[in-house]
Amino acid sequence: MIAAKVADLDQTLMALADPTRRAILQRLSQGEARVTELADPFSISLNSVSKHIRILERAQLVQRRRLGREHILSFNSQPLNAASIWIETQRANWTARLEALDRLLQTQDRTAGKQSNQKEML
Amino acid sequence: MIAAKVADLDQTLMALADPTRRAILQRLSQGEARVTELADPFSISLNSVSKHIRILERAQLVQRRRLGREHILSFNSQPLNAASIWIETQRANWTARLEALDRLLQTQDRTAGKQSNQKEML
DNA sequence: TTATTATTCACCCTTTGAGGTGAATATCGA
DNA sequence: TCGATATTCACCTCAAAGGGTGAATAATAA
Repeated sequence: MIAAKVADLDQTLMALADPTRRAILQRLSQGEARVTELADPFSISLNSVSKHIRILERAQLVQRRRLGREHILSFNSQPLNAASIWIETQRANWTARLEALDRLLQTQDRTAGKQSNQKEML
Repeated sequence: MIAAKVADLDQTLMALADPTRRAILQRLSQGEARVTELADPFSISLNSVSKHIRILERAQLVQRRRLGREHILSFNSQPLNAASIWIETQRANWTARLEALDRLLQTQDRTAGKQSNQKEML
């Protein structure tokens, strides 16, 4: 039922704030992979990649399934929803405010017939 | 001309990965405010808020303008664009892949007339 | 001029991330 | 059984985040 808490969003965004982890996710968004496969493109140690994966798991952006000695990782896009919603909400707030301000300024222009600097009222 | 580098995205997402900073941005998305005003709702020290603001500035999510002794902070939504695009791209990749897989499975069902478990091929 | 207000600077402390190395564990293949 | 492969565990180092306190700076107000 997806009751995303504030701390979940923290973990999600923190997990995304690293280029290695974003690359791993990008890879996984196109299909499952093993740890070694994920580590391959990077110059860092397998161990470091393993740690990145753990952080992604903690954020629930990645799921793990064991197949013998291999660990198969798969992408889970669900936590991205909350992140996306947060960002879009702020953008919408901001845009709405700018538009309201714009309308206000235009009304004043019509009433007073004088030109005004948009930045003044910010 | 907006050449968003990887490191910029790092900074943006890292700045967003803290509840205090998200609250500050949410407040600023509805209009400018001074440092003290921003610090007001929080139990942490003014100094800590000041540091959070600096991190938001570094990520260019907040701009500062000095008016006498007061520092007026304003929201800048521009860095959110790259973050939003990254997230939506991954979701689109993933969704597209799932749909392609779905079509494949339906084709096989028609051909072989047998039921298959969607998870099997993941 | 002198308080008061707004904000930052300079430190301190603790936790955690990001990287490394070497050993441990578990499974596969011959 | 035994060596190779896949992955993690335990430990180390360094840098930075997030919190704090007290002093410094700058501007307003009395």
